[in-house]
Amino acid sequence: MKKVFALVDCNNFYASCERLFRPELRDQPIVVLSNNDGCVIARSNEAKALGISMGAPYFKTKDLLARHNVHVFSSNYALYGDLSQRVMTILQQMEPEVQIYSIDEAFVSLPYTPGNSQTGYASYLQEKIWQCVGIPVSIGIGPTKTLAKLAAKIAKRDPLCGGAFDLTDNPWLDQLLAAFGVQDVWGIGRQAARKLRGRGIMTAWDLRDADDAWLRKRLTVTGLRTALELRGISCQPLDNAPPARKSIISSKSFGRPISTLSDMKEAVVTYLSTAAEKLRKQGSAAEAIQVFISTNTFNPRQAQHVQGMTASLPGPSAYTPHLLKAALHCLDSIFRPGYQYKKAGVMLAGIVPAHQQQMNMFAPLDTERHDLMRAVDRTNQKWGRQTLQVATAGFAKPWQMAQSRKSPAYTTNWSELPVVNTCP
DNA sequence: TCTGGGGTCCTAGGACCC
DNA sequence: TCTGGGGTCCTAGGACCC
Repeated sequence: MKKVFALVDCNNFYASCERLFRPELRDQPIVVLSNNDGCVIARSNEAKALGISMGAPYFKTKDLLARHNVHVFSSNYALYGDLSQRVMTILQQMEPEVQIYSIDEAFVSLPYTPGNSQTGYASYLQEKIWQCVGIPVSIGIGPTKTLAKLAAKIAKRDPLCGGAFDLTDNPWLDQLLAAFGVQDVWGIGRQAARKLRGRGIMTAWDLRDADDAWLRKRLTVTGLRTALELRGISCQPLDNAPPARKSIISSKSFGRPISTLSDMKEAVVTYLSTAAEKLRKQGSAAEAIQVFISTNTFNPRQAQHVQGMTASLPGPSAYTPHLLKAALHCLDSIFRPGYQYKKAGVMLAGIVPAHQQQMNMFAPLDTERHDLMRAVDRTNQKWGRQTLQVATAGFAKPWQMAQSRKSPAYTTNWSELPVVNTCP
């Protein structure tokens, strides 16, 4: 049976999450900040209307926000992650083929019925998610993922659509494509858009009909695929069982600069523990680990040091102390006293399934260690992050990121549940 | 004073082999 | 003096995404 793609996209997701437990903020402008309250990463429609731009540094836009009484939140990933999971669960209960694409988007495969728009069914999905989770979504439908993404933009932009739009068999397709600039097409970033415009390819409509050989040569196969998808030829199938991650990164800026090796060790060990937990969660082991540290590269008056180092493990491992040893070895080699470091990170690479590990005669068997790690992960899942941790991760962690305006973890922490006052 | 974090895919070019 | 051709594998870096 022929299928079409539906893209389900949560509207202003982080802002909608914050609003969910603060109904008095409905119709109020809201922004959500990145880690360390660095810059604006989500805006409610009201905040967008005020001209607050995406990615704007907080310190530069603070006055504007205050002037318009914008409600400002630090990012609360425990909340967003949990609500995202609830939305995805609804979709998976209703449809057999769902690809979770990001924290706030999913592709769903729907059966195609000629001459019949799918928007009615889309509205039903929307209603269901609103009713069960309380998050508003827009839905775009098309014969390819790229067209579904464009349809979702139309659904969001035009209030007359009621939040759902179908580009399949749409008689106005050419006109609609001509109304989008190439940079609005999924997969066309700044560089590609520049090249395209240089050749006079200005709109999605131009891109669809561009020369294949030229696209292949200048924008590689990915650019060619995008054009084919605009023609309705699907090049990106729905993937409802995404493979395990090939690399896992944990990195963060610090709340205040770090200048001593002992503080830096705490940070690296903390980040490594997070990455290792993710590694075990997907049932994998890593063969290599990379550690990188960096001063504040935005500050031109400061002495800069940016360096990374990769170490191979004797065999693939998911055992935190083994990974730790390699990570600290890297850190000892790259750390230089006398710099004000602002950021560090850990990347696990060479990821293989834990049960297919190549045996290594010099590496010990991991059964007991596996049990130990499982106990640690379960404890932390039940009682909260860092309930059990390696002592070198530190306790006070004065370098930890600043989040001065974080809302409670309403749905994932017993002590932060919302309180309902039943009598005055 | 203050500028996020975590991924994927693709290509070019070097190392190495026969 | 002259100095092949073809293949694989790996890595770094660019571009893009949310």
